[in-house]
Parts: sequence; structure tokens; C-alpha cells
Amino acid sequence: MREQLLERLTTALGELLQEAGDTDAVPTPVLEIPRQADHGDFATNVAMTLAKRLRRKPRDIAEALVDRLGDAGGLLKSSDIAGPGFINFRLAENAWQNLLCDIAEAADGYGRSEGGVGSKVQVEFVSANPTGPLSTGHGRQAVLGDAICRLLEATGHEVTREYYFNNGGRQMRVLGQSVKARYLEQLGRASAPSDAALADPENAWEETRDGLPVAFPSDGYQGDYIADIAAALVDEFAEALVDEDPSDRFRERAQAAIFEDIRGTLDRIGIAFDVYYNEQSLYDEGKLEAAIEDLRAKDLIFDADGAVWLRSTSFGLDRDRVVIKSSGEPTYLLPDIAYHREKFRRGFDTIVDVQGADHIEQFPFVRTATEALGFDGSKIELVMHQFVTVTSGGEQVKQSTRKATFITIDELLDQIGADVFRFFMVERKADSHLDFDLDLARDKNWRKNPTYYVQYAHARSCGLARKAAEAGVAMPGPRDFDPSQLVLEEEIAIVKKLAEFPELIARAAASREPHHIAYYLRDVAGLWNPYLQDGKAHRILSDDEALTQARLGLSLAVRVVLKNGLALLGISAPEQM
RNA sequence: GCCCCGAUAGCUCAGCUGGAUAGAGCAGUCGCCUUCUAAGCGACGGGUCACAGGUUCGAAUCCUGUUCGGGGCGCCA
Repeated sequence: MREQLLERLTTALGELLQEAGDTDAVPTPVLEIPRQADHGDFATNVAMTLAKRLRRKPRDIAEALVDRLGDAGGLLKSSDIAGPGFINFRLAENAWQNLLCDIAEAADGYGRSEGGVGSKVQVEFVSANPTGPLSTGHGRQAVLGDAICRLLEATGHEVTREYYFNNGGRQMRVLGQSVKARYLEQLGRASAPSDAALADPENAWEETRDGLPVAFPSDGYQGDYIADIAAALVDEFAEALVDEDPSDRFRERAQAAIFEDIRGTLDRIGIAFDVYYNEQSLYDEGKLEAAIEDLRAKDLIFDADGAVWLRSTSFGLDRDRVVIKSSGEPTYLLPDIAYHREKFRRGFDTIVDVQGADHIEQFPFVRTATEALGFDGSKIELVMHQFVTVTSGGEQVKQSTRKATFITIDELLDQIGADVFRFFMVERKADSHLDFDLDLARDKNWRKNPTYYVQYAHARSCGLARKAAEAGVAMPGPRDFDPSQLVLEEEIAIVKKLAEFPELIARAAASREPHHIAYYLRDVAGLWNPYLQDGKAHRILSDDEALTQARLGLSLAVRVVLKNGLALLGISAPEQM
């Protein structure tokens, strides 16, 4: 709808410029939906922006444009010049009405576009190491990342969802030690540390307790899931693992169990990754050495203090960074650079990294290092999201992975379900903090929940079809109703809202901001629910056959948009609630 | 000390990349509703867009500075 008008407007603009002897490029006018409804359906400020270039008064330019545009081939009902030089357009009603049939016909395809066809995008998200259950922060990232993928798919991109994880290194050693300690404790061969020690390992840590050694590491993982894994090992092996190295079966079993748990959680939210990329493979396949060699060839590597450094100051960053410790072990940075080098080598056109605010510091080093290696760093995008805080009883719940005082996604899902979880997590802009109200989440009485409000709008739309069937009225096909019957202000308002959908998706996809979809769906439901409710002003099922068919056609179009919109967020569109 | 985010109604947050009179949900007050589905509908009240400058026809939006809040600044990941 808007595109058609934009095309006409651009043409008229081009003619106007040519007439004035201006042969420079014709700018694309900004065409927006005014806040004030009485300013029309669309407005443009193009006359004002061209005032200087044409050395004419904005209002004169506007007038010339309006003359030239005419009714834009029947599209326009009126064009008014207002204020300092805005042009306000009002579209002919049948232009809106006819759109309903198009929407109904396009069905699942409505809103999709082809702008991204031929573009391979990799989206990396979650990427939690297998040391414990996913937390709410991971949950936000999972939902955000997946919604971005869905938006990209809806705009034609070829998307790879990727999860990068590390199952080696110090973290995992500590994990193995933690499990082994619990194992020994359960066999009566070790003592658990005191609460005081766990609360303050620096000062209160004991080597022995109650005549037994304390095996638990002072920086160990304290969650109950560790004890559960240990208990399983006691059941299976009894005392056979007492002398086993913590990094062998203890670590491996823990990793397997935790990964299974993570995958189960992701599955419950409806997220499936295409690739689980193991950092270890970078070591095994010599990718770290390859990256180092490439960097060294560019003189970006130097040795100092027994360690190997990245000369990041040479590309303008504030300090150099260690990439290989004096112990010979790489830091996190090196595999990360090597990983991104691989991403480019795998042929992605765009690389989207979804990360929490705590990882932001790393990003400039990775980007500039890959640029130094000859890749186009601007193809790597960072989508950063702020933390999730959970409030309960008016107080913030303290969260710590190590102490396992965090709220897991599974716990939330048990109480509120995947749909509500997704809606809450994606509703806010990524770089705003997300305040998850646990009390509201736990409240079984979801009277004001926007998730249900939107789903309900869809279900009612479907209910209408059932009701019609009971009355012996058949639902019209996409082209089998006369949309010009729909002349009520509220009906036209709904159509106008539905018309925004395709461009909204394109914009949300381009900016990687799925929260726009959530807000939009609330708007649509906020128009549709009241319309449906007000059975006195306008019955949908009435004695007027043509009108009934038209209104059922409207319900079809609404249903299409709600369903497609919910799908973009990974939320179900129930036909009944 | 430096870097990144945020600051908009009592609360939680949008604000289409610089437009016209500032938006929603919740909470509050007042009405309506035995309904084409039940968590529904309408109205009202509520604002110095943190503060101070600047850029221009025009700023919640862009720039600079300040204040407050969150995160980060390791041979941790």
C-alpha cells in the first residue's frame, strides 16, 4: 500500500526535479504514518527537505508535487498541504478494502518478503558452556536470537542457528572436581564444606572437617544438579571411581548430563540449533595455529613475559591482549578469533552474534582482529542484550551461577509455559534491562497478560468460524466476499493496521528488533477484541448476507496477521482457549 | 580513571532512525457488559521526555558536558 504510493511520489518528484533542471539523484521521500489520525494515512516532509536544494518555499514545492501526483491512479482520496510544508495523503477507501482479499489469499505468506534471498546469515546465540542449567539471562538470549532468525527467514534469508560451546579448560576441570567431591561425600569419604566456607571461601575454607578431607573446590559449582549427577555415578559405579581423575568420567558425565538438560530446556521453548560448534574442534583441526600464523604474518603477534600477545593497540584499541598464556594454554580470545575466521571461511554473508552485556568488551577485539586478517568486519554484527533481573515480592532475586541461586528457565516454564515465557522475554528492546516480575509470572490469574490477549484475539477469530458453521453460514474464500461492505471507521482502522505488517517485518528484521512485532500484535488485538466485543454496534453474523460475508472476510485477514505475527515470535496461535 | 547500555505517566515499557497536540499495558477513579468465548468495553486523572547547553525551519530522538542506575575494564570464560 505504502510502496505503491511511494513509487508514485518518487516518480512525481523526479519529474519535478528534472523540470527544475536538477539532474542529481532523486531522493527517496520519507513516507510515514502520522501520529495524529486527522493528518491522514501517510505524510511526507519531502517538500521541506528539498526547500534548500530547489531554492523554493516548502509549501510551493508541496503544491507542485500534489498537482503532479493527482489521485495517483485512483489510489488517493485527497492530498493536503499542512503546517510548514507537510503533505498529508488520504487513501481511497477501496484501496484499503481490497487489501483484505490480498491478505486472506496470501495467508501464511502475508508479511513475508524476498529482500534477503541469496543471503546466508549465521546467528550465534545462547552458547552457554555446559556447567549448569540455563538461566533467565540465557533464556532471554535464546528467545531473542530465535526471533531474529525467524524474522530473517521471513525476509528471505538463509539462516543457520549456531550454538558455540567450550567443554574444555578450567571451568570444566572445576566442574569435574565438583562432581567428584559430591561423589566422595556421598560415599562418606569426604566432608562437605561448611556454609560459612561456601559463603566466604577466601577466609573460611577448611582443608578437613569432622575428621574427613574437604574435597569440594573452593570455586566449585554448588548447585543441586551436581549432587544429582554424583548420585547417579554412585548408583552405577559404587566405589569404583574413588581414584579416578576428576577430569575423566566425572567431567564427561557431568557435561553430558548438563548438555542433555540444556537441550531439553531449549526444546521446551521450541528452539533447535542447526549447528552445535565445539570450541575443541578448533584445537583439533589446527585452527588456532592457523589463526596465529595469519596474525603473525601481519605482525600482530608478539611475545612478552612468557606469553603470546595480540598487538591490538596497533588497530586503535586501548590495550594489547594475551592470546596464549605462559602456561601454553590459549585464552578465550584466541579461539574466538579463530572461530570468527572460520565463520567467514564458511561463506556467511552476515554474521550475527547475540551476546549478553557482560561479553561486550570482547567484541571489538574479535572484530578488529578478523578485519586484520583480511575479512570484512562490518559483516559481523553484535546484538547485545542487557541483563534480566527477576523481582519477587518487590525485591530483586540475587542470581549467581556458581552458587546456583539463579532461577532456571525450566522452573519458569513449569509455571508459565513456553508461550508466555517467550512473549515476556522478547517484548522489551534488547538493550533495555528486562525486569521479569516473578509474582506476575506465578500468578495463575492471567487476566491482563498480553500473551493471552493476543492469543485470545486469534482464538475468537477462529471461534467466529465455528459459530458461523453452527448457523449454517460458510466461511468465504479469500476472494468470495465484497470488502467494500466494510465502511465503519473501526473496520477501516483494522485494515490500516493490518496493512502495516509487511513493512514492520522488514524493519524489525533489518534492525534485529523483534520487540516491534510484540507491540504490533498488541495493537492488532487491541483493535480486534473491542470490535468483536461490541456486538451491539455491529454484529458480524447478521441477516445481511453480504455484510456477514465481508466481516467474516475481515476476521480471516485478522487471523492471518495474528497467526503469522505470533509465529515470528515462536508463540502458538491456538484456535481455542 | 576508562569503555558500553539505560533514564519518557505511580509501575513496566514503546516511540517507525529529525516531524505536527507525547503513546500503550498495568495500577487508580467512574461507568457499561447474563457477549459472535471466559482474562471484556468505554471514559477520566496522570508528563519540565534526568539536568544544562548546542546543531536547524523543527529535538524525547543527533552532538557536548553533568547527575543517577546497570554491566565491563584478568595470563577467567
